[in-house]
Amino acid sequence: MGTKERRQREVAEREHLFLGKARELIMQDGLLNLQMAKVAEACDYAIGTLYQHFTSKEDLLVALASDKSAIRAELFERAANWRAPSRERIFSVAVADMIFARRHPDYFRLTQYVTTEVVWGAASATRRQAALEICRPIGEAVFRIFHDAVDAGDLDPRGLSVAELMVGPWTLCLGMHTLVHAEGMLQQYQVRDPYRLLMRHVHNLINGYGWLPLFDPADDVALDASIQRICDELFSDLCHAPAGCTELNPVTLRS
Amino acid sequence: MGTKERRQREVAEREHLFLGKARELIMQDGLLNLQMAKVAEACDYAIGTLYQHFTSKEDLLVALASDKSAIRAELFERAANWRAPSRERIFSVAVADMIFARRHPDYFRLTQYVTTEVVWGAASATRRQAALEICRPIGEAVFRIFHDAVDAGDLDPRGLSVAELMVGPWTLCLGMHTLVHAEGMLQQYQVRDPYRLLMRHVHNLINGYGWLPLFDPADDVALDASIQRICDELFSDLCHAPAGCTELNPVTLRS
DNA sequence: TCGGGAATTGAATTGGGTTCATAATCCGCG
DNA sequence: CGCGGATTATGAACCCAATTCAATTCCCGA
Repeated sequence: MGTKERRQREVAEREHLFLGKARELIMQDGLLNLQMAKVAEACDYAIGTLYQHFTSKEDLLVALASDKSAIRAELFERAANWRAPSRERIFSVAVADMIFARRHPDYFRLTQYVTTEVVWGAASATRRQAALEICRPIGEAVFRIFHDAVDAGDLDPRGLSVAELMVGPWTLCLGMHTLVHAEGMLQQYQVRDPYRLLMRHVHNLINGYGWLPLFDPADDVALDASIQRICDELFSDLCHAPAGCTELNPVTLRS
Repeated sequence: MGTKERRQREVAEREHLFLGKARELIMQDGLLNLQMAKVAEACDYAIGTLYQHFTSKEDLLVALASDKSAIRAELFERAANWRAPSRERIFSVAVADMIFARRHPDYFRLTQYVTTEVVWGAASATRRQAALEICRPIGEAVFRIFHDAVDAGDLDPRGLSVAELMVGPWTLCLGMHTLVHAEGMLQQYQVRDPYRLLMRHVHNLINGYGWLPLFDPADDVALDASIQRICDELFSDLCHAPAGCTELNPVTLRS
């Protein structure tokens, strides 16, 4: 009986191995030059074995993206479960996304490629399903916060559904991630710190919603304090790197 | 002397032919199945000839996207050149983008693919340069409007540069285009009319900026009237299809 | 009409993703 | 412990479409 389970664990471990090496190879040679044969070779397995895990190269890439989506989802969950006023909770989601984007700068690049019709369509249906499943909690976390905000009277939906409301910040963040990865777009306009700018615009947008209490996005000190507080309370494991290793602190280092 | 020019015209015409057929083939078989040999064959040219125009398949795709970017730029120009209060001008840009997105539903799908590191990097440097050049007026049109708004006192930049300000609506639109093309994302949340929703959120955001005069995005009648007015004044050639052919009217038909 | 440079052609090459016949391994049973 | 069938691993061979380039054709000026 246990033999079947052991086997399953072995398969899962191997899948990890493949994904890890694939990620390494991508970092080394670029997404463009990823070769299935090299992944298999780097793991000391035959090509055929690799293909028992992933039905195609695209399938592997989708798996790679899903992997990281799970990490992202965990951060969003923390924000949604935070006991704090709704406005702070929703902002903490934005902060979570900023932290995630900085810690995993390749994620959105990969995701953009993977969600492309061409790649997405070449992955197996099972894999696609799994990818969506892994992302579900991300949307649900945000949904919950918006819902609570409406319930609490902090946010007047003014004729929109909760889902339609949350599309606003969603698209704002999504667009920024895309822009950040569009070669030379932001440099051209001398935008220095895109994610901090995103934080400001999130406040601008939800101020526009009339989400209470309003927050002045131009108040840099208050913005920093708010981000710092969220890092301390929710993401202290990610923001407070050991001394001499500050590069992950989203307040002191601005992308 | 004229013989060289004639030749150039012929080359340009052939390039058009190639791009047109490629577009046709993509519509027919999908981006996934586009084959260089089929493009050449459909145009009654040898494969080698096709490769004199486009150094690679990716190069052709970038050219295809640039082609449509020029159309988009033209719409943005109209908005920027409109003699109207700054707030109406900036909103007319959003309307332009909505109209464009509806008339060219495949554009953003293609663009998402093309701006992917993998594809972008496989196009020729010249082609990439040209693509950026074609997109420049898009950004500049928006920049001009923001600049005028600040000059006129309609918009207080509150410590941000004009470029940083314009990143807000930019990312909002970009994110929505991405979301619209993410298979099943919006349906899952029952968002019926994404681009109309985008119009509302643009107003929410720039209300958050304090861009005068403020506009109530919940006022559906006023929103419709405003969109209708912009269509009439700026895009009558695109919005007012002949009787019996209303599918392009952005007010009556909502995506 | 001729010569030579430019453009065109498409068969041949290339290269990497994918398959599948074969070999190895595993497992339960007598 | 050894056997037989099932399951899994292997990698050489296959396939397919992008790309190349040597041969050919075309074009123009002399």
